[in-house]
Amino acid sequence: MEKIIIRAVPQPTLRRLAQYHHRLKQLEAMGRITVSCTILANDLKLASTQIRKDLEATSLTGQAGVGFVLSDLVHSIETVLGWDNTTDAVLVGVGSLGTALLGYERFNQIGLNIVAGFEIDNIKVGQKIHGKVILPLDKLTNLIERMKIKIGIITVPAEVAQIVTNLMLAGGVRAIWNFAPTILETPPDVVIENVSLASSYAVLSNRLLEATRNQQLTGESNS
Amino acid sequence: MEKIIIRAVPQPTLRRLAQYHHRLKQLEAMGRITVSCTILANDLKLASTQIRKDLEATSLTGQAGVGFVLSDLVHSIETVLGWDNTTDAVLVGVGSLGTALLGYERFNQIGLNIVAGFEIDNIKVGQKIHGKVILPLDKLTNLIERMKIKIGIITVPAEVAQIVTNLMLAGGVRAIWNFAPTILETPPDVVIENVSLASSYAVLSNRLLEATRNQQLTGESNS
DNA sequence: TATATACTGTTAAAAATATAACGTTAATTG
DNA sequence: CAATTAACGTTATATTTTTAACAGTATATA
Repeated sequence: MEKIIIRAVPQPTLRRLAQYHHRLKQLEAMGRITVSCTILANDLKLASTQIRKDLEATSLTGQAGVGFVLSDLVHSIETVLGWDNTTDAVLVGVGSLGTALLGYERFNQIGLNIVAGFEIDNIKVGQKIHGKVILPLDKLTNLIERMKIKIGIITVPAEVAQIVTNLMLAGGVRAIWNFAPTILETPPDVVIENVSLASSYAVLSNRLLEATRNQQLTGESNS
Repeated sequence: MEKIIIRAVPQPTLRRLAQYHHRLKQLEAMGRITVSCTILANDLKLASTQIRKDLEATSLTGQAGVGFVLSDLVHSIETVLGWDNTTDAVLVGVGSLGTALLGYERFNQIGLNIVAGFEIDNIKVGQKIHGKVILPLDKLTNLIERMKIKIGIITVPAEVAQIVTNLMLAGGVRAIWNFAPTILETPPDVVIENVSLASSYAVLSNRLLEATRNQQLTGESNS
């Protein structure tokens, strides 16, 4: 009996697939029918070999001398990423970041639909922000359960992130997109994706420091 | 003559250093004096060996049997990340994301100071948002030059991101923190850090898909 | 004061990821 | 219609990153 090993798609590849998807949609809108890894590589400043490797994850196969059929490729990437069907999500914490996410239009294009925002702050409850209703926190668990919501987005301060997490888990959420700078306590089978602005800035800041240092050593030899 | 090779700190390490920094500040606030990799590892759900490796980047050395002096460690990490002195930055695009960033309080703690926001939309110009002045776009290049600003933050739609980039470069910006979903054309010595919500969501979404699939194969064996 | 424990730093091995090399196929052009 | 070019997939190699193994040092404890 043959053993088929389905290995997880590497995280870096997933991140790049999202990038490819975005660019491919643009090219599609520009009327292109096919696309080659070389072209994508140029557009995105990546190595074409890397793109080929990545596209292995979509069991799609391009045609030598031609490339890939654009629409097929878009669909295959969406299948891998789970973007082919719209997924509902709830968001908790309608501060400035939460508000920004509620209004982020690109979520449509990647199959994410935030059905409602939640807040403890009673002033915001009942309002509509970017067309989304804001509900009180005590309705969170119940709504998740009733609507079978699988994804929770956390944009509350770190201090209350765990409380919110627990409410989400009680409702049956299977994945949490966490924007709070804290490590959440969750069962092992729940998917967590942490987003940290500080981490991103750390890279920028360090690279800038290094670049400045190199420049001082090399170029600027003014007495 | 001895050759000292200073190699760049790996990007994953930089991202984790930011995490360590955050946690260490918390522990400091709680009154701790020293800290061991083991404790950090527990708190952050990482392997202690990894933390040790990462901390090599701070040329700091801990004491066997004790650990690291907390305040020293915080300082060393800040030195590596370039967070020991406050760096000024400008932000262009005061939409909902830009607004959120203008009000992000944690930037203080990591040495980032946004001196002003910029907008084309005249309605917003002149206002103060989260205490920051909003200036018209045509003052951007000049202000960067005058204040010797090194970092530009881009939170405009993808279509105008390149234009804004050019204005920033003209002023002498050395690093760009880009939140627009597009690849910016820049000289090779300018540091670019792209932030992509879609990429982050791609990971979450794919992992959720896989988890669901595994669960259906394993656990739920209902007829 | 010996012994156990909690740490570190370093070196080595393993795993993951990215890059290169190569043989092949389709379209284009002279 | 041959030759060139643009593209692919696959396999192999190199690099990066993570994990493990281990020897050594400080503190605490019996």
